[in-house]
Amino acid sequence: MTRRTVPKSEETRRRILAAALTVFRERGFQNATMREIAAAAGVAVGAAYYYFDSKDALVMAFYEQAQDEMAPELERILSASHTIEQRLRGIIGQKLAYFAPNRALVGALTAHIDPAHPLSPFSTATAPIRNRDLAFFERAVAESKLRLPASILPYLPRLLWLYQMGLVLFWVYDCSPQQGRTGMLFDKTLRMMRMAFKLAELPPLRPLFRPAGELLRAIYGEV
Amino acid sequence: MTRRTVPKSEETRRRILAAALTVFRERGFQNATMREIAAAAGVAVGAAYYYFDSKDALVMAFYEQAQDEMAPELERILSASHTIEQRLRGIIGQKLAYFAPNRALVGALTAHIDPAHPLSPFSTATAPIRNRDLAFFERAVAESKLRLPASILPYLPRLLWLYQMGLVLFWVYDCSPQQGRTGMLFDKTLRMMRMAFKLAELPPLRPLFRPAGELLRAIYGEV
DNA sequence: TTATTATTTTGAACACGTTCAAATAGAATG
DNA sequence: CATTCTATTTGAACGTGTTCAAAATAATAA
Repeated sequence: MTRRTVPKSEETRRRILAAALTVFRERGFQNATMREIAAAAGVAVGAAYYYFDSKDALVMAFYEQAQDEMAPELERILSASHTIEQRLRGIIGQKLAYFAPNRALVGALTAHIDPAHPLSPFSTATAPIRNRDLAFFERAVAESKLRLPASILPYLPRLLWLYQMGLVLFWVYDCSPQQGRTGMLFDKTLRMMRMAFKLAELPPLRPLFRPAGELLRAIYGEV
Repeated sequence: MTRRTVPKSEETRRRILAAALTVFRERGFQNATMREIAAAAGVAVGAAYYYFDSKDALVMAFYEQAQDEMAPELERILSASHTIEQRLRGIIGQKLAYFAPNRALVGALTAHIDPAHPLSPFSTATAPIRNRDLAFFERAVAESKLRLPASILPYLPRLLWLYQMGLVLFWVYDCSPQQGRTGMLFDKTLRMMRMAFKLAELPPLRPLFRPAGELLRAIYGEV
């Protein structure tokens, strides 16, 4: 893992990460080599590996940094909005806006689906990062008055997190001008979600609740 | 790409593929090296690359072979069942059963999400393979009498294909004994699907149709 | 200060996927 | 048959991510 102790070395770490991001932006993640990155940071290759476990780890460090930098704005969004729709629009919109200049780089992050891979968004290694992200969805749900059966509501934050992941994935590979298709997808799915929440309060949808709850329990486990 | 001309070289190709699958099974896809594979096939590394573009291409060849071998059974399933539920259960169930001995290897196939990557299930390079797979879902839908609005029905085969992809992905990384959780997921989602199709015929769900149709058009494009 | 220990830095070396010029075998042609 | 052309096969070499023993530097103890 990354070792941070004295602020002295912290500066080197920062320099390497900054150099990496520059090279990634200029040449793309795949084309960028660790030798280039090290050279750009003015150190030997070994030094890069002293601070970062792997080339991918550099991208992960970028994401951690992003999380730190976005947190205040996400807080603001949470307190400024009150419906779940507004909040989702705000949170996810903010992330897309923040990552826009490094859209391709985010692709390197979402590239690993295997939960066994340390850099997968589903791995135990990334659990802290994921949970921090999840917490925003938990608050977005908790503090808005949603009427949903108890067998489903507890899973909602995780479902919304997954929704976000899917949307980001679509966005990363969306080659339409200005990623306009993602915009449409975002808009229309939010609208459908609002309708679904409304419909869920009507009797005809009741029969879906039980199997839906069971399904979620099967996927995520108890509680 | 792979060059097949005279039946003579076809045998070599087959031998290399067979050797690759053996080595993959014995040592895992990642740990297996092209040098090992070539040695196991009794040829030089270069020969392996003469017949296959890359290490991943070997896995793709395995999938193509699987598609060929499964086709008759899928045909049989289509003609033996008539409800969409039975057909999905049959088709997807058959695939899981077929791939079971090489479950880990399928992981190497589903590892690339990037549609630009030639081996991604979403790439243009794999379009023929994908379309062949899609055709079964098209027939499964067409020949069963489903009552769905015209704005949604055309997308159903693609949605079901995606459902299959998701299920297979879950299965690949399902470490529960005997992949029991996938079994539950499969069962419960099919049941929910049946209910959803039924509910879709009732008036209260109508308001979801229009936005749903628009959403699908936004994702997949016209028609 | 000097000696000792811990941290940081180096760059050659390794393993692997992949490439490619050259060698070989096979087919076609005269 | 010899010759030319094509298909196959070879294995050394390249570029890359990564490792690691050794060197350099900083921190601490004596």
